[in-house]
Amino acid sequence: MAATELRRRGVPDATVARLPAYLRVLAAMADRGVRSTSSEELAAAVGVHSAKVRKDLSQLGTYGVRGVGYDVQHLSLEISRELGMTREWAVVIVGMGHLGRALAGHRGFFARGFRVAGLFDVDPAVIGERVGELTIQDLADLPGTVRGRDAIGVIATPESAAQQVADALVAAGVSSILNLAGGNLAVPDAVDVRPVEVAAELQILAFLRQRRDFDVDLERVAP
Amino acid sequence: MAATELRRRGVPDATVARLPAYLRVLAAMADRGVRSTSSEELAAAVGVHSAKVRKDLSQLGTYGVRGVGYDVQHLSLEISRELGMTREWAVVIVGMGHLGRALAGHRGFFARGFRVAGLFDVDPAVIGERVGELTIQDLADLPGTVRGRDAIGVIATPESAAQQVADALVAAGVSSILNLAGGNLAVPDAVDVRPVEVAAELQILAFLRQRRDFDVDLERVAP
DNA sequence: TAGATTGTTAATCGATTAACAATC
DNA sequence: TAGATTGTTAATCGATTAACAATC
Repeated sequence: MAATELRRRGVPDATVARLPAYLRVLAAMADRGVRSTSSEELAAAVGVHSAKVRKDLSQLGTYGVRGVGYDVQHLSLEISRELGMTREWAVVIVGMGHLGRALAGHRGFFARGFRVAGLFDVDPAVIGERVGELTIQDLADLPGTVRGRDAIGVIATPESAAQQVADALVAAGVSSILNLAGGNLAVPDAVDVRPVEVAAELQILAFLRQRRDFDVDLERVAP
Repeated sequence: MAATELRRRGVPDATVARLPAYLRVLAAMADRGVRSTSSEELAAAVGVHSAKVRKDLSQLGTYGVRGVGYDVQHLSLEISRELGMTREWAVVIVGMGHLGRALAGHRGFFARGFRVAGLFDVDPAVIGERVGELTIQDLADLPGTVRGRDAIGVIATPESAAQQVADALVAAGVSSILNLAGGNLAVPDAVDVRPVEVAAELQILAFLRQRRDFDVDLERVAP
């Protein structure tokens, strides 16, 4: 048992970051009725090399069979468990602008084992409004919704409000935060924050394009 | 000159990924009237260690002064240039659901040098609708909008439509794509795709939380 | 000058990749 | 058995970090 725990502890970050992609592809295969797959097939679907797939999967356990491949159902279940998808996670969304509403209605969340359990805002004009099956609540009511649950907070407010919302989430006992608002959040060590930076991604795309154009120009000058 | 080009070519991926964060912090400092800063200060604001800041910035050029620090304006300008923010990039958004509308109205884009130049959908019910200063166009009219411009395509459709939209973008000459729809896109080598995977980030948060809880349990059993 | 802070070097760490023995 | 494919090893590559000489 100790060995299992040490192994689990040690799944490399780069591997963890790829597990959702493997799980998505495996779920799609299962839907199509595919029973068995190989590292080569998974690699092609996810867009990496097969050695990486084998390395990654071997970090979790010995789920493949030499000469045969991987059982889609079994591997899917093991990755689900590893990612905590066998528990129920309550997702609370703070900020009910277009972005918050987009997330609230996102079918991919439910499909991947998350339940949107609360919608919050501070604007009296939207508090009380019904969005799908939920009613937008005052941010002050957050603690009542998250108490005693495995909750993940999603910040979908303007950047200027992000830190205050993060403070409120932490105070309510939320220790996993997805930050779509931009900016750096100050939170206690025990709290995980994952930023999603759309504007930064655009800048990275601009950088990459500019560099490519530049390299092409260089080739013209000195082929 | 050749040396400059070789250097530029060689900015490591990990550094490129952090440039937008440096630029954001520097812009905020400039707004507050701060003239000069240090690697230590930048590091604190971005949430990394100062050695990394110095290493990153030294990849771009020699913009600091030993014993003094960095000039906020100057460094800001250099990073802007490196990220291509001195050109104008036309952002076209495909998919005018809540997510697409959230992006269309995002003030952070404009602030960071991007111009939303086109909004597209295939649903006749929304084509022609005005959103901010633009009118939603038929996806078929994409080529007219992007012709002759540095364009970045943003896919904000459901996952099921993502590949078709990517094909349309590529056919129209767009070679930088931000994919918010999920899934893996097949595109030519000369096209850059950056995925933004909200659902995957939630799964990673769930994984990290589960591992932390598990480690705490372990400590209780064997302190 | 003395104090401060960069840019760079070297050491360390982690991730990727290729190759192949193990084994179904 | 012969062919296929994994799991693992070793080599390579890239990123991080600590330390400090250079220098304002």
